Amino acid sequence: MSTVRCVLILCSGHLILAITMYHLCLQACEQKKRGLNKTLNWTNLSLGPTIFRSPESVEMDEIMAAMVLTSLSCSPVVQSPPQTDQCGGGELSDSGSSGYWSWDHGNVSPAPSPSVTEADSSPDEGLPMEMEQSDELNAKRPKSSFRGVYKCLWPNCGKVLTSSVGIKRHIRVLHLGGSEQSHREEDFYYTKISCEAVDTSATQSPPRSNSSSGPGHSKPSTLSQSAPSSFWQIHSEHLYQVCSSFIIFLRWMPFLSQTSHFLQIMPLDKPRCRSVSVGEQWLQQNRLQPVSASPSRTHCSFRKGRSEAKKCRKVYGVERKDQWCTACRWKKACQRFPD
DNA sequence: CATGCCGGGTG
DNA sequence: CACCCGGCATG
Ligand SMILES: [Zn+2]
Repeated sequence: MSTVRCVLILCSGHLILAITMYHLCLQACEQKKRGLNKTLNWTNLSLGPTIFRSPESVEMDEIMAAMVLTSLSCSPVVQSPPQTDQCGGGELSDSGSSGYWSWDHGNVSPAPSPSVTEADSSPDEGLPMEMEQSDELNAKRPKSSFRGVYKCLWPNCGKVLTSSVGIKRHIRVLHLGGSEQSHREEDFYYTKISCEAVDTSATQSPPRSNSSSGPGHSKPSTLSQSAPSSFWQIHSEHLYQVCSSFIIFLRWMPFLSQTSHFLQIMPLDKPRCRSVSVGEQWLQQNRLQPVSASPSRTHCSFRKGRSEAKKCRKVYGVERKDQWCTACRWKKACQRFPD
């Protein structure tokens, strides 16, 4: 009974996320298309009224809990669309029709499109605890005395290991295709689970980030729900699962701080448990400054402000237009004096 | 206002 | 494609 309910909630949670992501992508594309703003402005993306802004926070609470549970148990079967064609690459990389004046597209999303058929179940060296789909609600409790475990977020792989190096290796070898010294790509495919039981929030053992994972917010007591982007932390894994390439795509986006805004918009209930994708921690520490809590109207779009470099127009003047580079003559981006 | 250039034309 | 230009963003 409860299991069934939980599963349902899980599904709905993922569905909601999927829809949300889709929604956001669409809007992003729309913005770009409409030329409302030459750069994507995540702050303006509105989540459908049905989703996160909904007043039924009780539902959200349940979903949150369910999501957290997911991270502790098996990962649900979410066939993330192989290419997420709607959003991401297609629109942002300028459809490549002209190719000449476009952005230099290319490795916008090096996401290793997760093969759905991938089956794990290979005996990994790590800790033997292998969560099974069957009765996770009860099964997972006993082992929870660990300070932190690392869970693989790859679809259909719920591998749980105790060491970060172990999980990284697991991901690199099994999912990322062995070699590929991808720059810390593995970080995005596992999460650190630093609390054990949902309902023991009161007597929580110190999360105590051990070893490599960024100490970030290692608050010993009840959850740092003050964290600027806790939503992101809570959901990162699921975002990945829903639209895996999207996170990668976010990583490469030049306007990452916008992303943080957009993530902050979403209201959140106090999380009972943190499961932070280590990759996100890393991302936050490296890319996102604390983001003073006022996104306000400071509309700091990342449109390339006019560069100092003088272009043909300024150099030669309008009267000697024939000396301009062709691009300048066509009112395109200058080639002779590129940025 | 001047400048840079994106997006969308036209031949 | 080459070529042009409206219109927007920015300084
Ligand atoms: Zn030029």
